[in-house]
Amino acid sequence: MLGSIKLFNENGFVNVTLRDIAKEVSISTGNLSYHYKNKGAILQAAYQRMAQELNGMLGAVQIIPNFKNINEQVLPFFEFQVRYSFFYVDILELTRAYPDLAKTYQAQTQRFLESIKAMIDYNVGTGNLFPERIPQAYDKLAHTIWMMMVFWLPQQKVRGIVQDGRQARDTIWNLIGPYLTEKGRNVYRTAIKA
Amino acid sequence: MLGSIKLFNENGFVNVTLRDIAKEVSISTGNLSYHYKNKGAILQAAYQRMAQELNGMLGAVQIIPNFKNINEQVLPFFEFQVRYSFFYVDILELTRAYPDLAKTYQAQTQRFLESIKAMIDYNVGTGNLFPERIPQAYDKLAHTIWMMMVFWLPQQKVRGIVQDGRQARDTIWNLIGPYLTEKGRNVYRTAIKA
DNA sequence: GTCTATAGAGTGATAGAC
DNA sequence: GTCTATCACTCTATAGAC
Repeated sequence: MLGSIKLFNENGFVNVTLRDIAKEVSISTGNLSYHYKNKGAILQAAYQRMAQELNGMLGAVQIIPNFKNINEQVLPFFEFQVRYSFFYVDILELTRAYPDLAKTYQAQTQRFLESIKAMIDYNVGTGNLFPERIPQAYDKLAHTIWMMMVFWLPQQKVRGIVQDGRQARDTIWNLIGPYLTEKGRNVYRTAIKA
Repeated sequence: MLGSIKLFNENGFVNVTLRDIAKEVSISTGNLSYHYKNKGAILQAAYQRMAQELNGMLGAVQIIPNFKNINEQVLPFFEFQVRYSFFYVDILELTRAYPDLAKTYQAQTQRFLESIKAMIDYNVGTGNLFPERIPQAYDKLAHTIWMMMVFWLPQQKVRGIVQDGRQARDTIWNLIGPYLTEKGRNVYRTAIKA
């Protein structure tokens, strides 16, 4: 499984053959097919591994979504994204070819969006963010943040540049900046110092 | 050419065979191969058509990048994106398989980013946007806007939803909102009214 | 369970007649 | 220029021996 994820990350899902995977893990293709019904089953297993890890990360930050905890989970998320880059890079290709995967991921996405929105609401509650002034402004902000997180790696690959995860983090905080209260700015400053 | 773009949009580049294209435009595959050296050449031609159209749009708004002109070009851009959805949906796959295309598109991207930044600077100059208070805040904002524009269609496809281009436009304006001066808010209100 | 060998279905691209 | 026919190759998945 780790062998196939490695190859998917390096060459892209469609460019990895069953022969490649078998060779990588030092078994025959026949043997590989014995353990996984077809290529889709291998992908499914890789995705399950990934989804489990992601849920763990989301869960950790949801307990107390203050700036400090959020900030500490952002970098691990981008490292996670690199470890499963095959998915984020080929996400359109994969969801088109495997409708079941698409459905599962859509549900995952919904939870992700809602947890971002919950983090915003929590920090409005603590007085770190201004109450919503323009209707739906925070829904749009949550949507933007989600897009930045999910498509950060793709944009990097497309532009052919290598960026530190911290640049992603700073760009996202920059979106939140204008909504910080005086108290929020202080909390933010101490949160990112650590 | 339009026939191949249609098929690429519907099924994705990798899922369209030379036979499919030949059938779509009612010629033989042999004939198709006579006119285009290989599949990459067909893609190249499709991309050139697309790039030309995009440059026209960027040029139109660059002349006077006030809110009215920007706002009027945003919706056409998202319609353009639908017309060439094969590119935006398969962008990672395509740039990986065709390094020449990747290079060309990276230059295109650079121009796109710079023109967004120029629009921001222009509106700081007219007093519609506050001068930059936090260093690089506007570079990050430009980057975010670019990502929203380029990955809007992909995020729609991944989530399996259909959205109006106006939602994309509103989400982008929502990013700019916090930086509007009093004057800028008035200009914006009259600009979007038309 | 693991292997080798191969079936079976495609694909991109070319050869050669017209 | 346009066609038909086909080459050469690749891939997934299976059959059958061990």
